[in-house]
Amino acid sequence: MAYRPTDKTRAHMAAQRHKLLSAAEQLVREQGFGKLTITKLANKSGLAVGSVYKHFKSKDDLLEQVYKDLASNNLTLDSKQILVSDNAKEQLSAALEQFFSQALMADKLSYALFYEAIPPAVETQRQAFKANYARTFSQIIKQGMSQQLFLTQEPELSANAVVGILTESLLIPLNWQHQQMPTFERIKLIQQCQQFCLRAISYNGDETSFFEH
Amino acid sequence: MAYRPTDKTRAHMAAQRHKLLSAAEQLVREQGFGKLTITKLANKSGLAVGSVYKHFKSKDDLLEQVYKDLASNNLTLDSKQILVSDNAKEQLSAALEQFFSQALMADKLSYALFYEAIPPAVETQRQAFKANYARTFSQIIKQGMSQQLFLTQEPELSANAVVGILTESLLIPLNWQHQQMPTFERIKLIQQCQQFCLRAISYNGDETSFFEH
DNA sequence: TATAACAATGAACTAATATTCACTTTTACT
DNA sequence: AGTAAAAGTGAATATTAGTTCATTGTTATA
Repeated sequence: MAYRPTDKTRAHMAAQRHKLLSAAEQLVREQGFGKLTITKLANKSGLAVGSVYKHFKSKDDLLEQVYKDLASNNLTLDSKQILVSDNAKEQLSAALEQFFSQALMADKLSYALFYEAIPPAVETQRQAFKANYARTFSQIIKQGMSQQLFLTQEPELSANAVVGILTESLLIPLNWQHQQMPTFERIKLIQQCQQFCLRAISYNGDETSFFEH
Repeated sequence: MAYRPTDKTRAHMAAQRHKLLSAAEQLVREQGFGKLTITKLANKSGLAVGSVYKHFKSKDDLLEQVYKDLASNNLTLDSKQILVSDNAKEQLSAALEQFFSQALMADKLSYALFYEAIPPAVETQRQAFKANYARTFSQIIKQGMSQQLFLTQEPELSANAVVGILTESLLIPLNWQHQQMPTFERIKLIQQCQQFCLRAISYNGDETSFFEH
């Protein structure tokens, strides 16, 4: 007998894998999924092309993992920040606020995660990513209904609708081509989104619109 | 002198081009944009590989044209069918009805036009396609506001939001994997979408939800 | 019918990358 | 040290289409 994997070697393997993932994430942030090649990844990570395949069985496998990591570390609603209030309306507003705040912080990345053309295997991750948002919204809506704050509605459909609204609205600031949307424009956009959603979901919708009339 | 293009030859060229486009559209309906290759297209159309390039300067150029044609011939709101009523609420309902009716009639095609990964050049067409829907909704919303039927709101944002709602809601029936969603489920989905949108956009939203309470 | 211009063809060419693999280096254990 | 097992390497391989182009076929005029 001779060689056996030990804690040290396993730690080393994990570190190598981490180098790859972290280099890949950087590349995706810079240029999106489409322009990531194994050669570029090898260069950036400092490992050899062949080594990539010691850690991932294919490029798609790697991209899947990269998508998951990027999504969960950068664009995921934090329920702690939502549950600061137990009023479902405020929870919904907080969730949207959080969404835009995260999404606009790294617009290249948001574009990649939400809109960029990706291989089918990764598309599955995108669906899970969106479904995750929908789950949060669905919970808030159910709570709001039980609090008599929200109208009787199908929570799943409304949750999906909110995801659709966000997905489509986010395109507006992201298309502010290579410039940043002015802060006051952003604030207006977020407020309008919140109002639109609240009108669709809650009793009285957004109250302020009644005073205006 | 010798050869000059005439009506006959021009008609022939047009016919050849039509063969290509129509074969391409069939392929996209069957397998989506991603699986269309020039060789398959040549086989299906009966022309030679090289001939494709007499009519389109590149594959992307062809796909762009195919996308445009498929979109405008299969998934475009017909304003005549919307303007049967001059009540903006009814117009909005009619538009959504029309959207789902068209989109569910050919689900593979809808999937390709709305969701499938496509080259950037074609993505531009998709944006125009969506913007076209948004334009229609925006008009309806403006009219509804001037009729005092709709709340004061930013028409462009609301229109985009509606597009997002439709885009995301359509995924539900399309994911009814290779089976058709039962008719009653479809009807419910469409109604719920309409109600959601009306609540967000109009005074009183969907009146029926008030009686329920 | 000769011919100039164009259309049609499809085998060959290209290009871009994912993946492999023979070889080297490192590790862990006797 | 000796060695078995695994990790690391990167040039070579494989694959997959998109695109080209030399050749052949067709059309319209003189």
